[in-house]
Amino acid sequence: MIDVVLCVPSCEGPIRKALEVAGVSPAVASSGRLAEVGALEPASGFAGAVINAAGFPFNDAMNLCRQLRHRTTSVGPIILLVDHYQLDDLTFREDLFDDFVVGPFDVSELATRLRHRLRRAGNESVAARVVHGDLAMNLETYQATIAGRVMDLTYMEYELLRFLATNPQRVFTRETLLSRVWGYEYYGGARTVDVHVRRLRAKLGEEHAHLIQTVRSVGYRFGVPEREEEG
Amino acid sequence: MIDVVLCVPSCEGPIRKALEVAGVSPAVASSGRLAEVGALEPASGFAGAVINAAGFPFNDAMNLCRQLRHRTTSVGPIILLVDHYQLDDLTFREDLFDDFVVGPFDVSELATRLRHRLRRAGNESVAARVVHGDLAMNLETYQATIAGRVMDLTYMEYELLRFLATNPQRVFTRETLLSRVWGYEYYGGARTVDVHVRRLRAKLGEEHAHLIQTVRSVGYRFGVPEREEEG
DNA sequence: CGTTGTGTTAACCCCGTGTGAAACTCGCGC
DNA sequence: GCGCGAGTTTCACACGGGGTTAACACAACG
Repeated sequence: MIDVVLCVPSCEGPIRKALEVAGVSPAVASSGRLAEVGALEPASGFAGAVINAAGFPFNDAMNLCRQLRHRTTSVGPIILLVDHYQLDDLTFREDLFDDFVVGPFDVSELATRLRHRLRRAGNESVAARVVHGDLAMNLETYQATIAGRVMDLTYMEYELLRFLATNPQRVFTRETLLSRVWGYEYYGGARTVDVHVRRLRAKLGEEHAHLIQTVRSVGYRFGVPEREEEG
Repeated sequence: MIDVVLCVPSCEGPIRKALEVAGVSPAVASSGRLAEVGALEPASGFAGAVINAAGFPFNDAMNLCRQLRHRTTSVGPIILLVDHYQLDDLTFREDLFDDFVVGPFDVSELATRLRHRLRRAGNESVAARVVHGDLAMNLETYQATIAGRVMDLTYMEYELLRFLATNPQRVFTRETLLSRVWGYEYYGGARTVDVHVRRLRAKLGEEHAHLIQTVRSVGYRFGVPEREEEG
């Protein structure tokens, strides 16, 4: 499950990018009303909040922080985005937020602060992932799960599945797969790919084996088969 | 009485200015040696520490942080000053510092962060222990116990286990471990890691040896291969 | 000088990987 | 339907590289 971070009032440019880098996904509340926030909240709650105090009236931002802090369910760390001239306004409001970034917002700094506060809040699961349907691959733990079940993949199996899953629906020839997954200067038989696909299908289980489809005389493709639209 | 903040390795320009604005006085330790730090310490202890990681070898800065955290008397919040290119190096070291500022250092931002952390210092305590399943590590006494039994770990063993245990489930390559645990400029064979892992596993005992898992052709990981998710 | 901690070297071993061949399936023409 | 060939799946096996392990070298420290 990917952690969801509340974003107010928007999530664009470097902010979105930083969330990606930090391995969390945004839930955007444009108004910042508590009702809107509540509607966006996933069952597991928010992992944190990024509030762009430079993006709407400063007092509204402060009020939102206060309200978030008073909620029964925690939102995790609150990170404030402010302009330089707003720095003084933060004094005596230290309890309302956990960290802040001064604009213009730098992607790496924002991402680092996000990670820092999330991990310090005891959140271990901040990690880059590839998720596609029932398949989830955690790139930092090298663990892959299908429908919640852990698959015990070997190195090459993992790399192949990761490549396919990060490019769903696209068909790759065996030669392409060999060069992209195994390496450019790799020189080996094309049957190698077949065998690895077979092993992957076996570990995916009968139910999910079809996630890797054979495209006859072309190659392989990852994803659920797109049904031709009828009509 | 004015709070004293430890400054390493110097306190000039915007840094001094920011301390003034924040209303604290500096104690400058130019070398960053623990002995020097101790000599500077007032009876009431330090209120916090500002460490300019851009001002001396990064690894020394990290070691200093670690040592400060291990002291029996608290130093309060640790604020790191870093260059932009050092941001990535902060990852996986979230427990060693409480906040950071990216150069070029801005007086108001630095002052605001100082105030913020000093004021929040009371309610946010750094976990002095790492606990994971049967493993418990006391960061102050350098003692580690597994299932209640005290393990007699050497320095490197302790540091390696601590690093792995504070980042459970995550896979680290030998190179990463060498740079993060041993140090940046460390240049040694990758087998070194293997051997230390082996010694750790031996001391963990047969029953718990599996806490450090080998991920073939990738590296090592700490934790039980539990299924993730669930939240 | 023993002791203890740390890093290196090299032998050993095992598992992941690639390969060839057999079995099988699909598409096509008759 | 039948036969055929190209393409794919499946299997068993050999090899090599990566991991484990023990023994050694060496520095630090008393």
